[in-house]
Amino acid sequence: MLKVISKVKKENISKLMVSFSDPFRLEIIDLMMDGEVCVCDIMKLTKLSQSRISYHIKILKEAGLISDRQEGRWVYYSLNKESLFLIKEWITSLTDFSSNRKRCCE
Amino acid sequence: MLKVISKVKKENISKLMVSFSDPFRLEIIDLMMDGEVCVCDIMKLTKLSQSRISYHIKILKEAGLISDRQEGRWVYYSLNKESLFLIKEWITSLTDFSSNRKRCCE
DNA sequence: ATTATATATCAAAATATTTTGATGTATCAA
DNA sequence: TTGATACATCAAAATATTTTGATATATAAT
Repeated sequence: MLKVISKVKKENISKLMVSFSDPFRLEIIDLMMDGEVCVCDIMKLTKLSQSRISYHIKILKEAGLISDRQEGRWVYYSLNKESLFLIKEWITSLTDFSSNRKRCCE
Repeated sequence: MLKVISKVKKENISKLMVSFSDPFRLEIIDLMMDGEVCVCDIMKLTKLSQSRISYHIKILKEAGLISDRQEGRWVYYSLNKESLFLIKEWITSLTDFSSNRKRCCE
């Protein structure tokens, strides 16, 4: 349906956007801007419960927005540059839209 | 909370992201890339019901993503460049994140 | 004036997402 | 090998969003 992006990409974009649509996820994303974080870091910094954080992490991961790396008992999460570029590209295509005035219902 | 953007902007971003998080809204946004559309255009092109479209339009409008212009019985909606640039700016700031490795829980 | 059209709004129902608390699994330390 | 830690998963409850159908409002045409 979306003209500017392929159908495959559309689903990616949609999931990515959903992953951005929760304020707690935005906070978690923000924390990741300083580098990798583990769930325990997020717990300390946000005061959210462990399972609640795991739930949001899962959403972010399934959207492809973050990657994980296990080291012993810890799992480190970090932002995924490719996904961010995909979104940026999409937003850029949106900003190039036409500003035509139309007569309605033609 | 978010370091990269001011608190005022954070709420904007959050609302904008929510407005992007629904597949039907993405379709409506896509239609607006060719220029202004009215609800009746969207009805024809998407087969969504009128009140359903009005509902999604409202979400987009309250997020500041679209503007409206009335002309007689018709209301024309179009994308709001400023909002799109705000998002682009935010995404760009995200892509500049640090890739530091950390030791957990320090 | 009356009727038709375009859109908005509303309340209820349907559906989806999020939160919570409990339990499970893997790793490490003693 | 026992206990503690880090995290994941699950089902139920809580909450939020979306859809539907009905009604409202404003404009325009007859």
